[in-house]
Amino acid sequence: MRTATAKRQRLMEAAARVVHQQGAERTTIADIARAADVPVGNVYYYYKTKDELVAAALGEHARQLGMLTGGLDLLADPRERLKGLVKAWVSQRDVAARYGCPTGTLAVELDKRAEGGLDAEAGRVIRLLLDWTERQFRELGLPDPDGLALTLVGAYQGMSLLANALRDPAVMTRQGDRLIGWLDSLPEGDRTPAAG
Amino acid sequence: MRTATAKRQRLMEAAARVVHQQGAERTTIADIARAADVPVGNVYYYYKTKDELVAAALGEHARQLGMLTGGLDLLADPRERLKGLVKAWVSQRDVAARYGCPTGTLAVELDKRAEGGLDAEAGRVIRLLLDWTERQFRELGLPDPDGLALTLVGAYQGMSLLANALRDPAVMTRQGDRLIGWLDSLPEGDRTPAAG
Amino acid sequence: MRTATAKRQRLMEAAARVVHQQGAERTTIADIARAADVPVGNVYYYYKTKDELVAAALGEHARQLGMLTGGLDLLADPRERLKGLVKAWVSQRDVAARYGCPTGTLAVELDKRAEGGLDAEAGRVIRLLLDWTERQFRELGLPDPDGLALTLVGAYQGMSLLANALRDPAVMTRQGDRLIGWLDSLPEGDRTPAAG
Amino acid sequence: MRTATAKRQRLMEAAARVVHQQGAERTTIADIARAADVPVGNVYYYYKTKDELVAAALGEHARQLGMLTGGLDLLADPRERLKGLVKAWVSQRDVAARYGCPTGTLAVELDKRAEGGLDAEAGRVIRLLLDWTERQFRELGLPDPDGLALTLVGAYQGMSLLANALRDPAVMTRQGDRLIGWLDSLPEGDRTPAAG
DNA sequence: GATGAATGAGACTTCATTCAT
DNA sequence: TATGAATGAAGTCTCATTCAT
Repeated sequence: MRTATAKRQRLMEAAARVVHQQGAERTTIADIARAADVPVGNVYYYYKTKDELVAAALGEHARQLGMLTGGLDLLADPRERLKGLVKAWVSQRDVAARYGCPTGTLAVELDKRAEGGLDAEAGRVIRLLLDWTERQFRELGLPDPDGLALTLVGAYQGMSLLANALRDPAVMTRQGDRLIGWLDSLPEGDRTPAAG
Repeated sequence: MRTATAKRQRLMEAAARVVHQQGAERTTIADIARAADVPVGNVYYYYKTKDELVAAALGEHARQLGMLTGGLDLLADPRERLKGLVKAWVSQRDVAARYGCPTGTLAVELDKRAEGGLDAEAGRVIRLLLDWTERQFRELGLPDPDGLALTLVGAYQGMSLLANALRDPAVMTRQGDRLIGWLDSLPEGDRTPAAG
Repeated sequence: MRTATAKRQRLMEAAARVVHQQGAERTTIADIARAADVPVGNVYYYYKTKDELVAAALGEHARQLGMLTGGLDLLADPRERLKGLVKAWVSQRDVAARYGCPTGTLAVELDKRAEGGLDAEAGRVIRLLLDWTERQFRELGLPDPDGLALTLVGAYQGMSLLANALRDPAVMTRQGDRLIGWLDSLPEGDRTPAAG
Repeated sequence: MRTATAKRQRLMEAAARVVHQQGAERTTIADIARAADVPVGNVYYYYKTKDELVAAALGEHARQLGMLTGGLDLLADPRERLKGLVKAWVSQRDVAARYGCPTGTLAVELDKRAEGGLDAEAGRVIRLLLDWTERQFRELGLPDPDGLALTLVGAYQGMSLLANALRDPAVMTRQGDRLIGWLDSLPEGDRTPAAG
């Protein structure tokens, strides 16, 4: 029991890591098996296809995202939560400059697929982030919270992509600062929760 | 000669198109050959490796970008040029929602590569766009023109990625409107060209 | 003990059924284990190799054949016994049209094998049927009883194969009627049992 | 052209031969490639899947059957044609005793498949033989010509299977003689061709 | 005896690249 | 130049069998 679950976990984490670094297409089952220290043939006991492993990698990223937002939820002020999110992004600047945003880059790859049902999976994880972000803007009482969420998350995806393409972590820092300033500049909205 | 050049051209265009739609890894030489109506064996006369074909696809995207900015340069007002750029992006909303930004998605794929020298190629094309954009902001006399360029191009990459991941062209429209508003809100800076 | 024997039995029956339906090569140990509701790892306690399981399936078919002929032996007239055999075949027409004769189709598959000793096993089961049939013809006092047995059993194998290949149970009915007619047309031979 | 066609031919013949000897499931692409003296990777240039190769093997058997019946058609008397068919079968007795009827055994294997569309293919080849046979009986003016065809072809499949299962070519000879006698015993029917 | 997990050989298939005309 | 054909190195996946509790 323990062992089985542990190995599944190891495989999932290894898949998340290696796929982030090499991309889904260039990553072989053998790569993941090696990274997880599991014999190749045994991988299929836990995940029946490579696609299932990629889905698991995506799930792992969703889990990590959940841990991040879960921690931020402890902050009282929604604005502080959003600023905390931006700071977390910036703290990952070196990884972003080398490999991009794990979910965003995976979305790019998977969206090219016509078949397999995996092509919409990454979108779902991104929507989790959008939804959480929108919730913060709504709590701030700002108008068009989902538009603001698109803007913030879009900015993150854009700066990650540029940092990656230019191989320059400073892009993350500079744009992160700008986003912090933007969040600070937003007015305090009407906090009265929408009736119904 | 003419024929040969024409075939090169056809292959380049086909590569740009097919690679944009399927991604570099999932695209086979045969796919491109078929799209260009060139026999498989003949491809190698024009491009010695698949990487060269991908580079050619990138070059084609750079060419198309050049045509776009070239057209915009005819406008007198830099602010109008930038707004024209945004409008051009939005006009491509359906393609973006399906396949993302050609250069951005290619950058994501190629940046995962450790070897081959192709990993930095996409960054160069993106820099062309950044440079042109920065030039407009500078001409407007605004401070930190390269930061502004990062912001504008980043926003484009971000909204393309989100539109693609969510399969929703409306993301392009909404964020495009926001960018137009932002550009309009920017103050008229000091137009005195930097002495240098 | 009881339990163990019961499991052996379940496995044998499951093997007979699944191998008949899917063929020996396409049937996996896991298929049989699932059909017998036995954990995969446990199968090997009862049958050391897959070949042993296939042999067991063959044994099960032999057992069922024995039950059939055993019942027919209760009939006083050998001719009636043979007609009963044919009727039993025809009653299985739907199964035959879908999967063929269990023993015959298994013989076809196993006979292709050069090694393992299993290649002659199916022949032995078929010989059981031939021997019983020959005995009936002999009891009828007919000349060349083993030739007649070959004819009858061959007709059965042939009509099963055709019914299966054409996916048409009517083949069994039509040819069954013909065989009944043939059996009825055979003269009453000299019943004096062969001395020695 | 010549080369390509020749290799396709070689592969088809090799597939027919090896699949007959080893069975479709136990035959690997490598086996066929080796038998045809073609590099494994090259096989796929001619046949996109293993199933296509098996279908080609079946086609080869159909072709050989066509050559046989084509030759027999030169005989004036339909009864002689049928007797010629039986004699041809008997002449193959050693192959039949070792590997069975090529088409019949392939039908047995393929009929176990639920998917792929190959499961009905062998039935089609067998029907070719049935149709030709039925035509002869009809020309003889006999009633129920398709029932007679089922009987004759069924007898062939049955005796091939028994000869194979018992590893005894004599089964072919004995049953062949019986069939010849049966054909000779059939009355000369009404030769008036059916109006219509 | 019972069982989930482990293992490794081997099968099918794809594809970038090269070759022979 | 042009082209169908050739080649071989991977990669994904399956499965009989074995192992460790």
